[in-house]
Amino acid sequence: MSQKITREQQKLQTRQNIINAAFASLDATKSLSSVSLREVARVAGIAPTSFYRHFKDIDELGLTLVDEAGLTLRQLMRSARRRISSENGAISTSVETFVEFVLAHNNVFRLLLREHTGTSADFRAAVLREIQHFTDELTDYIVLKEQTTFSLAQMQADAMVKIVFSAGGELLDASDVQISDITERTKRQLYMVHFGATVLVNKPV
Amino acid sequence: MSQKITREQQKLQTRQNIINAAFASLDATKSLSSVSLREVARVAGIAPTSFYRHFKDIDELGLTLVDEAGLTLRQLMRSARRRISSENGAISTSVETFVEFVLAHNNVFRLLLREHTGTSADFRAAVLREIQHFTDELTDYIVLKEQTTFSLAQMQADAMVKIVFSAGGELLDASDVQISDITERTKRQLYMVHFGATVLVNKPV
DNA sequence: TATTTCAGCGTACACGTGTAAGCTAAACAT
DNA sequence: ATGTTTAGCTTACACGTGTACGCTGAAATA
Repeated sequence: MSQKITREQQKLQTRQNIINAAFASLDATKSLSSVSLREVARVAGIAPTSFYRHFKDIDELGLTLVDEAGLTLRQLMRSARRRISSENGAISTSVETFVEFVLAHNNVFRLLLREHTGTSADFRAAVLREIQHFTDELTDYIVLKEQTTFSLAQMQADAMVKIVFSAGGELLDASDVQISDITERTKRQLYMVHFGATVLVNKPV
Repeated sequence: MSQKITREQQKLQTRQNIINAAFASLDATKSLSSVSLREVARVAGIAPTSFYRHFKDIDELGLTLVDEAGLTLRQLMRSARRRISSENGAISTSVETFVEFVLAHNNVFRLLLREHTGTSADFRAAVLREIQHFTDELTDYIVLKEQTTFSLAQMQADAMVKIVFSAGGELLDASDVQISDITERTKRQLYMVHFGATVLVNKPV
């Protein structure tokens, strides 16, 4: 009955346990740098020193977490793009998808937001890379769909991402009634940027 | 020759030394929660335990720092408003003033930005209060100067503040050549929001 | 079956932390 | 002049941290 488990599988399992333990430890009061090796090991159910069998550093674990968060974010972007239709416009669909993401994976988004302005230059760089992905793909989409220049599309995308990510931060502490307010406000702010960009195309400053 | 120094003055001086020491300790790698009482005391030139003669907690010191940062920010806002003229528009003047502020007081702005998404709910609330001031005064200005509704002015101000603060974060790690890029881009993004808001007034969604 | 590999463990160390307790000396009030 | 207040000090403690070292037992290999 008992499944045969190879040593390699067991190691992968333990590694995943460590990652899960780290994510579980990341509540509203903890940042990556304040997650201690010992605490992670405790939650993962291994001895502190065994941690080093899987990660060189606590920092290496942190970068792994940021990467996993970025992966989730990239999956979100794809699903959002798939959901855009004629009746539900790009802005509406994107914002709603993003809000769902933040609410469903608030630990993951909090990680990105916190380390974006955090104390580790490496973590900040890692997060910036993910945000850049986000912005780049949005830029491509705008260039494709709108009558605009590349640099204007870049500025538009950059502004939109800044607004959306900031709104995401507000969502983390928001009550239920605030959530729909934030969602609606964010949509309209993106409309502002969109319309404003259109004006700038025809009447460049 | 030597000035007579009262005990009360001396205490105030020491308190200021502590505050200065804390600000000096706040480089790119430290957050408020990672500033230790002992380190602050060391830099301030007092014994660790003497700290308690001036602050109940290390947290009380942190809140004091956020307040001081907010005060500086409020002063900035006033000076920016004073500088707005017919040849240099509100957006241009505001952005340039803000950039100067971030570059001149980068430790102060970093503090605000970092604690905005930090681990302490109290600090986050304190920073939010300051940002709210910023947004409120901008909203008032927009209502005063533009033909718009209050709620639309609110959304516009909120979007602008989000863009400007995010840009401020980029400035902290930016090289000299990037600084003017960011400044110019931010201005145009604010123009987008401004023009877009104008469109929304005339053609409400 | 005999040998090698290695994930995980227990022990131990030095370090920085917050803070409690009691003392000193100088500024103040009387 | 005398007594009180108090800013700052020294000493001491318990705690959590990262991590170096050597061991064990089981899986993998030959």
